[in-house]
Amino acid sequence: MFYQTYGEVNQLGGVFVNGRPLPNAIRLRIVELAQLGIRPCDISRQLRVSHGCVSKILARYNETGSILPGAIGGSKPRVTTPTVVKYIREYKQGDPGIFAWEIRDRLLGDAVCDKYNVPSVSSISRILRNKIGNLSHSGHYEASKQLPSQHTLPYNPIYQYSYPNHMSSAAAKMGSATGVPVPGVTGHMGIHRTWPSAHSVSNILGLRSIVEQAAAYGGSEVSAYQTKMEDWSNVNRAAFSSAQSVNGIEKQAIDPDLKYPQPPSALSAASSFVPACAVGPYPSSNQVPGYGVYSGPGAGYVTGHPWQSQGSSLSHSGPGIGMHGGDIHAPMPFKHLAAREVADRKPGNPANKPSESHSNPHGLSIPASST
DNA sequence: TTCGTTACGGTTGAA
DNA sequence: AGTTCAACCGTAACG
Repeated sequence: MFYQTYGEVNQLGGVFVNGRPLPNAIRLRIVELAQLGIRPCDISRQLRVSHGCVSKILARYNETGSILPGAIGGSKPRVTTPTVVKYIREYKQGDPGIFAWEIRDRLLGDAVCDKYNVPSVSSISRILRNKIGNLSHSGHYEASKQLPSQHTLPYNPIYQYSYPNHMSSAAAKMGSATGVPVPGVTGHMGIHRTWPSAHSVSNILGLRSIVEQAAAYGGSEVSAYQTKMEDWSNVNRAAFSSAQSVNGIEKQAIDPDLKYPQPPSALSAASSFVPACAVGPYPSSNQVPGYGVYSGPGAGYVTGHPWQSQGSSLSHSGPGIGMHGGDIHAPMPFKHLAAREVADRKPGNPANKPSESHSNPHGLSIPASST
């Protein structure tokens, strides 16, 4: 149970837990470094994360503005919510001869559903058969009385997958109902699963700064890394509902990273590399310490791990690596502008004017000075 | 050399 | 309580 048996070592020497997301701190580092103009390949080497993973995280960040992993596990929210069933029932009652596809059209037409969550014809047929079939015989009264107390809120067009009460309560309980997780609590940051596209971006520009993300999970990050495995599931689940809309977008957060015990030093190291890293010195955290892959032998992953040593060379004089970072103002283009152009430019290249304090697209202040 | 893509083995959580 | 299923994960390898 308490064995620090978690984690495997990849080809780059980095520690990872198969099947589990990288720690948020590392995810954050990836994005930060990318915004500083460091090439993905260098980030990969420096952080010892496979380039595929770096690529994926950066791509997702570009797309969603979130560094957070997607929601793991769970099931796709059912489209045949009570409300939908109710409407179907009503349609059927109103027109017993109605076809499933007509019902489907009406669900769309009446904005009960949208194209993403409208039940399939077969689903409607099944509903008609299993849930409403009897009603066609047993009468309308049942329909009318059967759902009297049910919420008749129009089904949210986008899978809101609102977690019933515990969601909000949990979030409130954790003090993160506002979407600004309380440090030390559990800033669960995950892309709330929104089907069909968990990565759809609705408001990138309105994203909270990455700093907030960092702060949010930063607080949880360290603590998370020190969370005992046995607590992972509990924490993870409990926190699943917390920290909604961390990014200021519809995505809600989960906390995938609680499972990665990571010593604060990891963040410190990281912070040394990018001073403005929101994940500063962390309180020892509220988590059970000393567990996990990133703390044990994996401690090297963050402490002894070349983030420092390697990072230093990289950050200051890494060959071909423009550590000066560029002006990054656009929300997404860091990859294209910073990562590509900036990275390709040798330090000192006038074309890329370094600024003392970079304010990244997301408001992440990355002072290049204090490095 | 770099990086996007994908198979793979794994974890997770709702049903 | 245990299983199933479908989501996600990061790595490794390919091109």
